[in-house]
Amino acid sequence: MDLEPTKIPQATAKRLPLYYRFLNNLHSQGKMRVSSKELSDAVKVDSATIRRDFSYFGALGKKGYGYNVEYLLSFFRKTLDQDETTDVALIGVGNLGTAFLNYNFTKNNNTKIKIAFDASEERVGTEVGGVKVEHIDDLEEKMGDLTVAILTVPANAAQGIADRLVKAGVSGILNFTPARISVPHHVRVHHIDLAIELQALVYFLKHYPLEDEEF
Amino acid sequence: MDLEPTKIPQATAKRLPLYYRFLNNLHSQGKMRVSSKELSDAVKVDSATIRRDFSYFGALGKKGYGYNVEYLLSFFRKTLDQDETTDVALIGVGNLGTAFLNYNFTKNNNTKIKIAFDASEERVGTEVGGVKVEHIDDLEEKMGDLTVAILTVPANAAQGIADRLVKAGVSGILNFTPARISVPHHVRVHHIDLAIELQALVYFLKHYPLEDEEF
DNA sequence: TGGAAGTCGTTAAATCCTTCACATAGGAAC
DNA sequence: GTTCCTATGTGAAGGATTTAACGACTTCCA
Ligand SMILES: NC(=O)c1ccc[n+]([C@@H]2O[C@H](COP(=O)([O-])OP(=O)(O)OC[C@H]3O[C@@H](n4cnc5c(N)ncnc54)[C@H](O)[C@@H]3O)[C@@H](O)[C@H]2O)c1
Ligand SMILES: NC(=O)c1ccc[n+]([C@@H]2O[C@H](COP(=O)([O-])OP(=O)(O)OC[C@H]3O[C@@H](n4cnc5c(N)ncnc54)[C@H](O)[C@@H]3O)[C@@H](O)[C@H]2O)c1
Repeated sequence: MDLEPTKIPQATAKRLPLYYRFLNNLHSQGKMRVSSKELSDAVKVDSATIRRDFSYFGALGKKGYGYNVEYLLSFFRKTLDQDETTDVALIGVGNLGTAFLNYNFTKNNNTKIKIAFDASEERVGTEVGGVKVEHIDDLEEKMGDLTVAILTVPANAAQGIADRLVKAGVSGILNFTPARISVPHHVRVHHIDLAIELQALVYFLKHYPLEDEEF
Repeated sequence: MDLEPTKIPQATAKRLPLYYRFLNNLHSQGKMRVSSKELSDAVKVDSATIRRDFSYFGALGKKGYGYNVEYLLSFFRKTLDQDETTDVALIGVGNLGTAFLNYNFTKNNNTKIKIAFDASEERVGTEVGGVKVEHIDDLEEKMGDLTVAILTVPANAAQGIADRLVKAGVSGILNFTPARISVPHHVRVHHIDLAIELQALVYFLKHYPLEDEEF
């Protein structure tokens, strides 16, 4: 296969959506060209890293000139499949789940929450952020061919729901619960552990004082 | 200074709160000892990585035995300063901010949202999750000596608020807005960009198919 | 008591990622 | 056209992190 260069480092892949978003900003501001240095200031990524990242896709820029915003944008649009929208499901319409539903991920973004599930009778049947809340019992029946799910249920329900999601054909889970879930090898789970992020920030502040270098 | 071993890799530091949480779970389940292998299954981190992480703090375990849960726990409690609570401020009581306020970060956790700010007259004066919402105009006056802030305002307000936070003495910001904010060198910003996390997951699913290895 | 089984701590290798530094291509100026 | 200048693309170096591998020491059981 290998239509795509395949060898793009994961670290680079994680930065692509960020580049894409800022290129969009520049474009809507009417900017025609941009240098790795300018982009660096905007996204706070070293300019050499940006050039290296771009270079994995070939020579996208011109020496002595920089990058053409429109060209770069259309290139990334294809690369990131921004043409087609990816629909995702959300499980657990509580505090976090409600926030996500109310937020429109679709701005500058090719992902959209298409369906939501909850166990609480009070929630089921209501509509949040334009998405109808279904009963968790109907998960298998109503998932259709969605392959990505956002998990915002209580931690103790996480593994059970994950198992059902996998059986229903899901291959990617964005897990916001503190539970570390077990899934088959072909399923990808990304953990976003907000409590840990906060603790880690505090730890770094106390133990890794930033020097006022470069002054 | 170097009271602490100082040379702990950042990657290790980020895993410490995770270890701490799971050790707490084990402890409350009455488990007395644990091996790096067991812990590995629970937190989904390679057992060699766990042993290496722990070894930065000295010899915490016993060969042929494993680790004493209680000892490990009390060690990490000190290391992570779990005795003292760190108070943080939250700016922007919207969808996300409300979710965070309603969530009790304090379980298993030494951080607590102590004060919240918003610009909307409707919000100011109300109480969310037991925290009173102050007016953003009173930020400087009411921050006291808090040094950590969670930023959940609209993207276009992010830089302005960040500047004010820094002037008010904040040295750590957990930034949930898509804006990449600029701060002085002595201030640490951690970005949590939910839209990008979702896009990155989708990108990985499409371009990095997981092989069903080991079967 | 002795030997087998288990698990740590660590050395060394492998992998992955970032940054430096500069030759070189191409635009801009005139 | 010719020259100057700028910013790319990349080879090489440098860091950081993960993983493999194994010697050493402990427990546990016969
Ligand atoms: N809210 C936060 O700020 C925050 C921060 C860090 C972590 N988290 C984690 O995110 C997750 C969700 O947090 P929250 O604050 O939204 O919790 P919540 O209790 O407000 O929401 C959970 C929702 O899941 C539903 N639910 C429960 N069991 C279910 C099941 N079996 N199937 C389907 N739905 C079910 C509940 O009805 C509820 O609506 C939790 O695991 C929490 O630990 C939340
Ligand atoms: N909700 C989500 O799921 C989600 C997902 C991804 C990113 N985000 C980002 O997180 C941020 C917050 O999102 P949200 O959905 O909670 O937005 P929101 O609009 O619901 O909340 C923003 C809150 O900030 C307040 N505010 C506005 N300007 C302010 C100012 N100058 N000072 C203080 N408060 C001010 C508003 O009154 C409002 O209550 C946004 O930047 C958004 O892009 C949110």
